Order: sequence, then structure tokens, then C-alpha cells
Amino acid sequence: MTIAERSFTTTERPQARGKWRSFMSREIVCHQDDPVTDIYRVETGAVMLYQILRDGRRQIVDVLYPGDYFGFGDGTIQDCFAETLMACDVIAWRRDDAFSTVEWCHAFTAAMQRKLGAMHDHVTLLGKKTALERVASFLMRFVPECSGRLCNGAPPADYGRVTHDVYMSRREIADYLGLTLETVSRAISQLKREGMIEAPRPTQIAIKEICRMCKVAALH
Amino acid sequence: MTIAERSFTTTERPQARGKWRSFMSREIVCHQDDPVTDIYRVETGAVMLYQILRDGRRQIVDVLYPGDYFGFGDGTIQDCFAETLMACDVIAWRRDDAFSTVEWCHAFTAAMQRKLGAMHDHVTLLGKKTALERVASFLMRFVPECSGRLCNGAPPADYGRVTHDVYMSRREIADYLGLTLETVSRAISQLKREGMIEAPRPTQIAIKEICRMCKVAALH
DNA sequence: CGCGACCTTGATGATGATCAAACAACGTGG
DNA sequence: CCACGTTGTTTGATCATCATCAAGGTCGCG
Repeated sequence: MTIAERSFTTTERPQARGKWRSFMSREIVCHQDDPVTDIYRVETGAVMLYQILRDGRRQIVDVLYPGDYFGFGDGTIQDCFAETLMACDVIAWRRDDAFSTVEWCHAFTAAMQRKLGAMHDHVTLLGKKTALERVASFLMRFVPECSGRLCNGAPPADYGRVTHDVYMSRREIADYLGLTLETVSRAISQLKREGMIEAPRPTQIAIKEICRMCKVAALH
Repeated sequence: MTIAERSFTTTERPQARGKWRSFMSREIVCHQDDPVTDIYRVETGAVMLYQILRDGRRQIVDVLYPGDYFGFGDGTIQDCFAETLMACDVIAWRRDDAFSTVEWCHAFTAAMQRKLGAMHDHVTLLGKKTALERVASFLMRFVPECSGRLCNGAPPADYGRVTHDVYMSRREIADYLGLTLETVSRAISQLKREGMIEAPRPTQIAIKEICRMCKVAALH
């Protein structure tokens, strides 16, 4: 089961007055510069957030999985587009409803702390890592046990046997990692040549040598 | 009055059971990988957050000003060093105390929303902008009215007359913007040559032509 | 089969990193 | 007061990484 396929058990998370909404792949949930009305939480699937500069450059600033919140911008105006990477379920709350209960606030603050830590890691990736390190770091996200600072050095037993679906095109990966699609493609080819990963098809990858990948990714 | 010199009026912000602490310039408030015990809020001054990779590369992931919270990592372990850029006052809460009141949670969630939006902008800067655009964007932070997406096109009346203190060295600016100190220096020199800024000394700048700077920074 | 979308690979070039040296500001001690 | 060392900044010359430009390859589908 991939990260994106996980879903929340509804009992342990507040959802009073929240409205379930389903989206197809590549649907836009909200637009940059739109007013903020609702707050969303991903329940199943995956959503990308991106900003577009006036001259058309696009930066994918985050990729969201179940449990992640989005759609609140700076509190008044959306700072990003939110677009689904696959079929998704999300819960939408009216802003005022959402913040009215204490449990909701707690769930939200916990999610925000996790998210901010992840953003810090991503800033370090963009500011300091080479192309190969970025791509390796990106692929290691599919092994959550080993990609964060929680890693205890023990990879899951079945790693190397599992193939992960990458729901992003080369262009999207590139726009996420601050590279071009050609550079991403070259880096993936290099990791394949060196035997660290396999890719039966472009959108599927299997990580064959976790510890080498981890070193290449400059994760620990 | 600069951003860093602003301070909060204590009445409008919850601080029950919070403990005031004062720091000198360049003191380390908390260490990467330390356990999380307290949550801090900057009251006066400025604090930088940075991560250090195993081979010594440093990325400054954020610069905090009054009203910003820090020190909570992913909830258990610090993900960053926090170091003061100048003399600072902060309030420290025990984690459990902090989240016990509703008002505190509301203040915290509001701050986190602002911060996450700012991080998105910074990710776009790191992922897509050129060296000159990054440096110009950085300097435009000293004119908050014009640097964000709240900008209404009307610069403050006294701009160009005000010199701003940059409490960061060229190396720190570089580590923040994902560049080298030489590249930062060259970009600043270019902006000076073209008359957009003045710099009576390296750590002080005055923005002379806000609208041109804004264009160079690719802000709007 | 042929078209379109996406990916891969190659050749060339530009931006920014690296290496290096000179310069400015500042504090200390003779 | 000035020589000197220290630290940080500026500027120049060269180099490497990644972007750009270009062509060919793979896959799915009408």
C-alpha cells in the first residue's frame, strides 16, 4: 500500500460539519489568488500545490497525502494552485466551522508541525543538494521508514520487491525538485545503470539498494 | 523601525505560564536532533533556523521575526538549529502548557498558516528564481508592504530615504538563498551599479527604486 | 498502422561555483 | 597614532553542473 492509498479511519479524526468531496485525477481544487473559503484535508489520494510566476515558470511547492491540510493560503488569499495527482477524496470545512472546536485545532496544529518540518527538509534539498541527490531524495520518499529523520537504519523486509507508483510525470518531478525534466530523466537513468533502482516502466520504480540510495540522497 | 525591532503588545497575545528568555546575538537557542521540550515565540529581534548536512553544508531554512514560533520540530525532535541574529527576547512555553488553551491554539494556527505560505514562496524562490532575482527578493523583504502578495502597488512614502540593517553576513544570505557568498556579493554590486539600491556599508541597504526592484525580483 | 504524449539520450552553452587575490573595516598592542 | 592581524567583502579568472536545444525512442490508443 502506497502513501497515497492510505486513508484515515474517520473515528479518530474530527470531521464534524465537514463535507466529503471526490475529485478525478488532474482536477484543480483551488486557484492561486482566489479568496479562502474552505479548508481541505486529503483523505485518500494525492494533491500537488504549485505556484506560477508571471512569466509562466511553475514551482510545485508540496505534494500532499492523506492527513495533510490545504487551501488556507495566508488566511485570506490562496497562495497556490491545488491539483489532484490521482482520484482523491477530501473533506472540506468552512473556515469558521473548522476552527470552532478544540479537537479540530489540535489535529490541525499537529499536522502543521509535521508539514513545516517537511518544508524545512525540502528547502534544504532545493538550496543545497545536487541534481542526483534531489532525485534520490525524492524516490526515497516512497520508503517513509527510511527517508526522514526517524530512520533507524532498518529497511522494511520486503524492500526491493515492491514497486512504487510515481503519480508524477518527469516534468512534474522536475518542477518539484527545481530541475528540468531532462536532468530528472538523466538522474533516474544513472540510478538504474548503477543498480540502485529498477523501473519496469517510467511511472513505476523499485528501490533495490536502500542504504546506497540513502547515501546518494545525503539523507543521513 | 525594522521588522526585527517590532515587538508584540503582550495583552493581545496569550502568554500564560510562558517564560521570558533573553539572548545575545549569535546564541544558539536549540539544536538539531535535540528532543522537543519547549515551544518558543520571538518577541523582539530575529532568529535564523538552519539545517546542517553530514558533510557540513548548511541551509538556512527560515528567518524569524516577532510573532513567529519555533522549536517544535516534527513534534518530538528538532529539525533545525535556531540561532539568534541579534539580541532577542523570546517566550518559552512547555509543550503541554502551550497547547492546553484554546486561545493559544488559535494564535498558533494563525501564525502557522502565515508561515507555511511564506515557506511556499521561499520554495518557489529556491526552485525557480535566478541569483539576481533571489537577492532582489531577499532585499525586498525589508519593504513588507511591497514584497508579499498583499502589495497594492503603492510604496511607502519615505522609501529610498530609509536604510535597513541587514543582520546577516554575505555567507548567511547565501546559505539562505541557496547561493555562494560571492554570487550574493556580485548581485548586490549589480543592483548598486544600476542604481536600484544603495549600501553605505555592507550591512546596510536602502532601496531607491522599489518598482524596478519588484520587477527584478519577479514578485508580481 | 500512424499519431500523440511522454521519456531518453546527445551536443552545446550559460549560469553560478570554485579558486584566488586584493581591498575595507575594525580592534589590539607597541 | 600607526603598524599589524583578523574578519568579512569585492572582484576577477576558470571550471563544472545543469539548462537548453535537438533528435530519436517507447508506449498506448483510435
